[in-house]
Amino acid sequence: MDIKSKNLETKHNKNNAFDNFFKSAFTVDNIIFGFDEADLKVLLIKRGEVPYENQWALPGNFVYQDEDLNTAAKRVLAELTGVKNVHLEQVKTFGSVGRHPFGRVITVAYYSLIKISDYHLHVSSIAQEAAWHSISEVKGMPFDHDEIFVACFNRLKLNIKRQPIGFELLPPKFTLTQLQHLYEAILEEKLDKRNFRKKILSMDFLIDLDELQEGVAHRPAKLFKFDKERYRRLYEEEGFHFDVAPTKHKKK
Amino acid sequence: MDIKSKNLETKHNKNNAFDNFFKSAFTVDNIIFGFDEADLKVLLIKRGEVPYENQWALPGNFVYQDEDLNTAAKRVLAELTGVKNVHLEQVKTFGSVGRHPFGRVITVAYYSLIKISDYHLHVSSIAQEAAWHSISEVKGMPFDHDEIFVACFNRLKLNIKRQPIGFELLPPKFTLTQLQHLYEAILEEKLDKRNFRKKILSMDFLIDLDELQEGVAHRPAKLFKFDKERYRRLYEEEGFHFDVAPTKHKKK
DNA sequence: TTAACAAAGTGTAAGAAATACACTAATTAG
DNA sequence: CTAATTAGTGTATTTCTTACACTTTGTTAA
Repeated sequence: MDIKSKNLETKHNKNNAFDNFFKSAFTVDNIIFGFDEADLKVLLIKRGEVPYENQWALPGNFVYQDEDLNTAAKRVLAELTGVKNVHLEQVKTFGSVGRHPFGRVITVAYYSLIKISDYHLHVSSIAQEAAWHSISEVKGMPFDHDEIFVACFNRLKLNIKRQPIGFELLPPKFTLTQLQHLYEAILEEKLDKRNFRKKILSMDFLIDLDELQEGVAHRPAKLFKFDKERYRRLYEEEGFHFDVAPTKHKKK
Repeated sequence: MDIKSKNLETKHNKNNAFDNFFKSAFTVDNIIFGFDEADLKVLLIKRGEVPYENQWALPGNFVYQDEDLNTAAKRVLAELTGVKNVHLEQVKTFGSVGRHPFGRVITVAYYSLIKISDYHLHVSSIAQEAAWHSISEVKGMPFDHDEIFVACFNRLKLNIKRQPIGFELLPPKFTLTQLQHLYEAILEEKLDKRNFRKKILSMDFLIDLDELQEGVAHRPAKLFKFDKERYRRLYEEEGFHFDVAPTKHKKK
């Protein structure tokens, strides 16, 4: 079974591979997750360009020729949202031939997490508008953006169980209930309050600030913060496993 | 903090994004894992082209302009090794500006698993040679291939704990010891024999064939096969968790 | 001032899973 | 028939996960 692909030989039997330029648009798309007490949100822009002008889509942009992928993702994110220094993870590359109606576009999808309250949204010239959308409303985006979203959301669901990334979405001081709601929003499952608390506290990287929530019309909750240093010391080597079963209450 | 990036506007304020071609080479690289009773191996080719002519490197190749990424990865794999219909997973895209001395090359890394004994290696014109290398010997590859290898190997380590992919590396009939050695090779940890067997058998997707190993100079082991159907029925929804602690024997 | 409301906070028993650990059984080779 | 080699097996202990409901603390409004 010897290899005799003409294509292969045509493409490769040259000393300089750069005789063959791959002409296409190369982009990054970002899924930017935010959280606002109750709902997990995604930052979308209203496109100001064809194709799909006026539709809500993922904020993405071209990669420059002399720019690393991660740099491009960070730059695009910063340009479109003003957000810098965030956790940014490459998830998957989408390159189907037909994914863009104007030609071949290959895009590397990244996701990041930001505190909604830390940033004001700024609209760049390529977009008409930028806004947070509840994750339940993001179906029907142009291109294969729905698929990209699902891939990134699934990655987030995986990562939340091994890495302390949830705290990126909350204010520096937060209550355990806020944290639980965040986990529930990401995992799309209700969790048992006592089990959640037992587990998360047993990990020993939350610090009880001995402060109370203010301005709520009920018993105020204690505030906690995430101790990055302690996390590193305890889990840098091994990682952790956050596994709390979804509630199955009321099965009598 | 309004967005005023010149670059952004230059690149984007045109109705057709394809005024801007991204000129670069676009490739896929494959990490092909194999296993031969004792060692986990990776399939490398000896490059027949500059740069790095004569060095062992990952088998990779150009993506055609009208070809999906997955298709390209499968084609390249088939062309270079004759292997078809394998589990193929996209791992990560590498696109550092300086990763190829001749210019910008962006590569999507895939890994796959094959049974070494099922395939004979065939050398294509772009390579001088193709051969299996023990994973301990693959350091020092050209480009950023070491980094690509590590990324794929880590992904494999993750996946082996959630998916029944190990069986792709073994003959259809195998012994539990072979399977354990495979897990140990991938995880780079010794496992306790009894715990390993208890766990893997409790998953209930191995079928005892009531046959014995032949041609060994010791007590022959029973042969098992993997039951894909049963696996699907039991785990399709939820996935599984294979977690067997590494042996910590002799801590007296 | 007090009653109604809302969410915070808390403990335990039962079951499941993970771990540590060492000897006997079956076969071949010499 | 003995030595060598690997296969095969069970249990007690510990750790983790799960299920589950009432009391506490504060605010608001009558």
